[in-house]
Amino acid sequence: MGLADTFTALSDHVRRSILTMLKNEALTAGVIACRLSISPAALSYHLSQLKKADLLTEYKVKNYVYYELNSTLFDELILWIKQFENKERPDVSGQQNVAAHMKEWV
Amino acid sequence: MGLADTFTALSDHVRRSILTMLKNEALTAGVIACRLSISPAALSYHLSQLKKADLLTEYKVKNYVYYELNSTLFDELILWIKQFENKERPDVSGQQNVAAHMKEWV
DNA sequence: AATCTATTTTGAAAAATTTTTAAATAGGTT
DNA sequence: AACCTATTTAAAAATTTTTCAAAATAGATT
Repeated sequence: MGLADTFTALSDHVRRSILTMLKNEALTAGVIACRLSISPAALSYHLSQLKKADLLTEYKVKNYVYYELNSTLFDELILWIKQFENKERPDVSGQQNVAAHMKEWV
Repeated sequence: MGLADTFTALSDHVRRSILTMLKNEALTAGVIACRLSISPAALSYHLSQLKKADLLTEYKVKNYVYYELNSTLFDELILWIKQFENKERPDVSGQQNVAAHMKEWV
């Protein structure tokens, strides 16, 4: 748990696919594995990463395990990202292009 | 470039530190490496990952290379995350707790 | 109880990422 | 031009992550 786990979880393609699959419905581990054509063991590993990141919750019905999104975590994620968004932009409208003299863009 | 690259870039602790350092000022590669106590070569690798993800831009002054945030990409990122946020929640106020019967939370 | 189904765990193997070392670039200074 | 400084690149080594195969759990069904 923590932001490191969250981004690590999101960095994998298979795991992002799982999240997309669960956007509108809860699914069992078996169904997810089947749809992604990966082994149950491999899927279980990815689910554990997503659970560790708090991006999923699970519940049992009979001997099936259903997974669903924990959408509350995405709110926290947005908060973290917003710290890097543009805050105040200095007004440079009446100014010569100083950057062009100072910087040689690569 | 692409969301996969973005999350992969953000999944690493060193790279998130770099972004945090660049939040308020542009810094040279050398200064960043020094502050993080990693070798210039290792830093260069991480910078390349962040550039690949479009999270940074660079410019040269003399033989220094300055790096700064490309904050526009964070907007796109937020858009992606918002797809997983809670949309409409069905109204279950007049309903018995069916979930308690159906689900055994783990 | 024995068996079957769904899933997880474990330990080893495979694959991908990161670091290191050394050499290469690029540009500034003497 | 020769040299110095900052940074990047390349190849090998180290580390981490992911997959696989097999065994272990957990619960349902017969």
